[in-house]
Amino acid sequence: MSWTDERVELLKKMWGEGQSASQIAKELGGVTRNAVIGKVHRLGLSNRAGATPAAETKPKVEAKPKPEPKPKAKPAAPKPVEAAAPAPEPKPEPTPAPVSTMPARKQIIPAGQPLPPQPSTNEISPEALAKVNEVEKKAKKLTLMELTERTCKWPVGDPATDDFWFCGLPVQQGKPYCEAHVGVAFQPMSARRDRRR
DNA sequence: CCCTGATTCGC
DNA sequence: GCGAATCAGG
Repeated sequence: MSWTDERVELLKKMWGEGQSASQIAKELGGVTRNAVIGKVHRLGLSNRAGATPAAETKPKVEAKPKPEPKPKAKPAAPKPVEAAAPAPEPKPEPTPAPVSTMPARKQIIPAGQPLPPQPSTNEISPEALAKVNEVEKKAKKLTLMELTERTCKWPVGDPATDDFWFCGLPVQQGKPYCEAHVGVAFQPMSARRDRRR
């Protein structure tokens, strides 16, 4: 594969959007993330402008045994990091049912802000729920930044509280959640359709 | 171990 | 110009 205009365009676009090199490489196909990074540098658009997505962009311009001084004078671009949607990619999800299954054992007073509508836990198979509660015990409890493409992104707890984290267990192939959470997130389109219409 | 980007350097 | 190998780090 070569860097055709289109491919470069996509590269620029995605890089601008904060997509990681590996994601871009995956998208483009036929190239590795190294190729992408190499190209990015050659194109001179190393420094990402925009926002710090879920990936990483750290000022780790540290000392490296490099005999070549680099005239790297670039205007510092202050950017308000928006703490918004963690998902840079809109992924179609059948029945996203991120339910914070909070055992009533903790009466935390939420910050009092409107939480996203949370589908009731009914309509979900008891087995699945049991499984979830089971799993949440050994969840890795990752923070937003620690999520990757293969860590379960199931939110647990109240975001307004310290008692909030993401499952973090290995996701099911292609899904954003681990097996257990996929079970409650993706309903078979009708856990029990209105038999008879 | 998973991942990230950065650099080097032979091609 | 290209990108694998390597490096540095989370």
